Amino acid sequence: MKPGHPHATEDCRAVSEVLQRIGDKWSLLVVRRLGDGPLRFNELRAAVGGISQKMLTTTLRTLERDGFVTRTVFPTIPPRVDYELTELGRELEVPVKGLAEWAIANMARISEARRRFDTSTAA
Amino acid sequence: MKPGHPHATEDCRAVSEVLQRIGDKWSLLVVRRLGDGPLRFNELRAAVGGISQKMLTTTLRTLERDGFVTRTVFPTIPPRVDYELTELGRELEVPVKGLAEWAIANMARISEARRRFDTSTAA
DNA sequence: CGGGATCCGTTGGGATACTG
DNA sequence: CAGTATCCCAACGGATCCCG
Repeated sequence: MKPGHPHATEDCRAVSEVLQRIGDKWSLLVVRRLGDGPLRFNELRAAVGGISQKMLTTTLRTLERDGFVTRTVFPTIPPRVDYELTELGRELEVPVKGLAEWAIANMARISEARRRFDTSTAA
Repeated sequence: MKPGHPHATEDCRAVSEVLQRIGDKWSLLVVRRLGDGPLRFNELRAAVGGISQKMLTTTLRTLERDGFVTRTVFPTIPPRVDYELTELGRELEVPVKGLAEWAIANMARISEARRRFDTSTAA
C-alpha cells in the first residue's frame, strides 16, 4: 500500500472490520493482560478490572474464534481454564503497540480539542 | 505489574478509548477518504458509499470535536461545506496505516481461524 | 446542499441467579 | 472455578421527513 496508491475499498473495509473487532470495550484490555503470560479466568477478570463475567466470557470466545487466544481446560475439580495468546495474538500486539504509543502521546491534544469544541458550541 | 513492562492501567484504558473512538463503523473510512484531500459533504458521502446522511453527520461531528477534522462553511447559496483532515488527523494515519497493513496481511488467517472454530463448535 | 428531528430495530453490555 | 441463562437498559445506526 504505497502512498498515493488508490487504496481499494475492500481493503479499507477489512481494516475497519478488524478495528471494530478489537475496538470494542474489552478486547484490547484482555489481550494486553494476556501479553504478560497465560492467565486463568478469574485471574484475568481481576487483572482487567471492572469487566463483568459475561463480557469476559464473550470477549474471550470471540478472541478465541478469531485465533488470537487459546483456551485450555484442565479437567480437574474445581475446573481450571487457562487463556493464552496465540502467535497471531502476539503479532497483533506489534501494530497495536504503535497505535497505543500514538494514543498515549496524543491524548492530551484530543482532550484539548474536545474541550475547545465543547466550550465553543456551548455558546 | 511487572517491572520493565511499565504499561499503566490508565494508559491501557486510554488506548482502548481511542481505539473505540476510531473503531466505530465509519470513522476510519471517512478519515481514509479525507486523506486524499478535502471533500464536500455529499462528495464524501458518495466516496465512502453506503453511509447514511445521519451517520456521516454524527461521524464528522465527532471527528471534528476530537480535532481530527475541520469543518469549513461557505455562506453561499446553495451552501457549501468542506471537510479536511487536521494535522492531528494526518498524524493519526501513520499508526493506523500500520494496523491497516497488518489487518490486510492477516485477515486470511483470521478468517481461517474463524472457519475452523465454527466448524468445530458446530458438532 | 447540508443538514436537524424523529422513529425504530439491532446490538452492546451490566446485574443477577443458577449450575457442573 | 468457570461458566450459562435471563432480564433489562442504553447506545448505535438506518430510514424518513423536513428545513434554511
